[in-house]
Amino acid sequence: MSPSPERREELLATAAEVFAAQGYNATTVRKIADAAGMLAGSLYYHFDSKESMLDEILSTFLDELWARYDAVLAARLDPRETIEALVTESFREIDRHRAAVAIYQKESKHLQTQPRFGYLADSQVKFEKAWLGTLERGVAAEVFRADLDIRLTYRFVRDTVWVAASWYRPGGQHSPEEIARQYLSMVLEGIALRE
Amino acid sequence: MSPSPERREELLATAAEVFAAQGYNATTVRKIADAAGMLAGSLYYHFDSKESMLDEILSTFLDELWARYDAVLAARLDPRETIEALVTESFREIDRHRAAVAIYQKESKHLQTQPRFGYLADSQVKFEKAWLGTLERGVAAEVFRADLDIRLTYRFVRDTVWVAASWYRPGGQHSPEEIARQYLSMVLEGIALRE
Amino acid sequence: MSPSPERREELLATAAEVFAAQGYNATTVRKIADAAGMLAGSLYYHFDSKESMLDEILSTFLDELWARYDAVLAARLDPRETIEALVTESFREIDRHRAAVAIYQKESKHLQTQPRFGYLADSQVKFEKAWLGTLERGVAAEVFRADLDIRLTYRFVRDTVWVAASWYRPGGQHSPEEIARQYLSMVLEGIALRE
Amino acid sequence: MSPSPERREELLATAAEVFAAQGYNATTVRKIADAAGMLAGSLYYHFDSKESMLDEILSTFLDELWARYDAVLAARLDPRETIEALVTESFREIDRHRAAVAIYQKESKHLQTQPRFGYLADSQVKFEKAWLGTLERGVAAEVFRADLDIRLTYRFVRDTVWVAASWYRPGGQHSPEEIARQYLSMVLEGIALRE
DNA sequence: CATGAATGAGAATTCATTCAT
DNA sequence: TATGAATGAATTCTCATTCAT
Repeated sequence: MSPSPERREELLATAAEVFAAQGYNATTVRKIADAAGMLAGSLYYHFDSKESMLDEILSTFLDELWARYDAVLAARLDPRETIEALVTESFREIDRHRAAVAIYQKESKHLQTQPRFGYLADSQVKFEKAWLGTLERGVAAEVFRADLDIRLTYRFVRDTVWVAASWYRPGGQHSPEEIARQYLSMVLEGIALRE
Repeated sequence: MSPSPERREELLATAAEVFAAQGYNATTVRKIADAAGMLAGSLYYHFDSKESMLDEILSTFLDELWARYDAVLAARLDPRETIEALVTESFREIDRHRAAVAIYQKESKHLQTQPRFGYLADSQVKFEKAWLGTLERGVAAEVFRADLDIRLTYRFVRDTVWVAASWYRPGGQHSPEEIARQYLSMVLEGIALRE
Repeated sequence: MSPSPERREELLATAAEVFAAQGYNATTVRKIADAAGMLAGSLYYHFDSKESMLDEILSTFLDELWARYDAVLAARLDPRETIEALVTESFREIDRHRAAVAIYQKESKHLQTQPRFGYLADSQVKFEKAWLGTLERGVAAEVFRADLDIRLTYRFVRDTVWVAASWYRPGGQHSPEEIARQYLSMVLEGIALRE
Repeated sequence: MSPSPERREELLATAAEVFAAQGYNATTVRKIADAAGMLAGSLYYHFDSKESMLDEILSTFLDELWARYDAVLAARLDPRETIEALVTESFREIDRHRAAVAIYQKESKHLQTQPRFGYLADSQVKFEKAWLGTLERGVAAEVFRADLDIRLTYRFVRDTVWVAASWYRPGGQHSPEEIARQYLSMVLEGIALRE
């Protein structure tokens, strides 16, 4: 009755790839089954529904992400170090769960309206609190500039990090840490050459 | 054949809003028709198909965008001014065609594979050429930093601009020009306070 | 309110051509209107419905056909002359109303079930009576062979005449009278050479 | 992909009956499904589309027909025997695949224009070559009359044979061979009594 | 665990028809 | 008489889901 968790995970990984590549709505259960080498109906031995696959993919990803974020925040680093750590963890998460992040990026906005995916909205609130709070602390501590609209800055930073999931390929030229370093350098110091 | 261009444009604007809000695939023709106050079948008096609505929305947007970009590039400004002008035009375009940009952002990646939407890929190539070329000129002219991976920088800059379409609301607190200014300040000078 | 009969006839001729070429079901009102150089809705000034066009085409054809057939039958010719006259009139009718005959040939079988087209069934009964009766008279008079199944012969003869509407082109190589002559020669004398 | 060929064949036989009775265009998928005792959507487990059902029905029929015709032609009989054998095989084919023949008769003309059904046109060319060639051989050998237009004769013979599918009922009074015999007798010897 | 064969709800699209102008 | 713009019912097809084997 209860199928092996390993098989489930394999299948979820497969499903996540297809969801990420084609979009959740455009992905038919048949496509997932094809990719997994089975028939569409057989997936229902492992999962209740297509939606529950999506649910499990997204919640697993967010659980893991928040475990890391919470560890960073618990370390009570200074604002700049906190931002650096959050960004680095974010790119590592993209490295580990690229498909899940890509799905999150594309689908979370309209999924949030459904009760089942309410945790996406909760997460976003927590997210905003963590980042915005850190930025504010940084401004107060005169580590970050005070002349920028802070919500605007937050949005720019947030989106740029996650949208990287749409082009990032694991095993590519740059490690997640290297990408994080370059990204932080750009955001913190700017791309203009200083004299 | 295609009667009253005004009515078409009205309907396309309606369709674009729904596509942007719900995603192209998740948008049924019925939803568009509801939003337009007519029956689903009636849309087919004005358009061949749901896909051709999408096509017209995206190509109209890209045509207009490229008219602006080409004007900027033809002005042969220096690299920094070029980047500033391109970013400003981009945010203006988001202001004018928010829905179209949001659709473009979400759907263009998988649409590109279809022959009908080949122009999306063409546009992206031109896009990359314009931005990357300008960044390279800037590095050569010692206006931009040489120590950043330029393709990575390109991607960050590109994504940050367009992703704004997902949260931007016309008539909001900030004008497109103000958003562009803040964004450019962040990207060019960085958010870290200099001493 | 009541539109000119000339325009109606023009439009019916156009409609008949399209029905014959594409089949009644596959013919959209729009195609007829296109062929007539007007918009689909405009046809409804002249006709109640697509079906009433078909009805008028078929009943006009049958009325004319029966006027001729009745004249032949009223002349009380001998069996062979009757067959010859009926066949000749049939080919003349194909010449005059090729489209209507082609439609009749293709559609009458399933139209017969609808009450509105009951006259098609009536006509077929009359038809059978006329032909079969003539053949029987011929057999009795020892003009036609007695060893053939007469109903089978009737069917063969009937079908061969009408099916000609599917390939006949008015103004072609052979006049209807010539086709009738050849056809009669074949059916009456056979194609085998006698010694 | 295409499971259980037996089920497919059953369903194709059902579909063929409905197509033959109502015409391809007038046949809705729902009617076929009703006749098969299932829901319309279920047919799509077995077939790609309504059109592919038609395609399979017609191509199966033509493949079988040509296997028989080719065997006849390969036997190199004399002209009269060839005609007799072709006609007999044709009536046998009507006996076996009445529905398919009826569909072919009614629909092939306008289907030929579609690329997918190009093989219908090819078949017709081969068909004409076989029959016309045999008739010509017969005229040259002074077995058939020389005074008849040979193309006209071909058309009459061809059409009369196939149109029989519209009234033939398997298991009726006459076997296909008996019908062929009577038909051949009529066409070869004529219906007029000789003295 | 997986398959084969369905179901049934909805999707996009077509089309005859209507009607105010 | 004809047009432009709709309606609404029907049609083909898709797809998540079910379930006996």
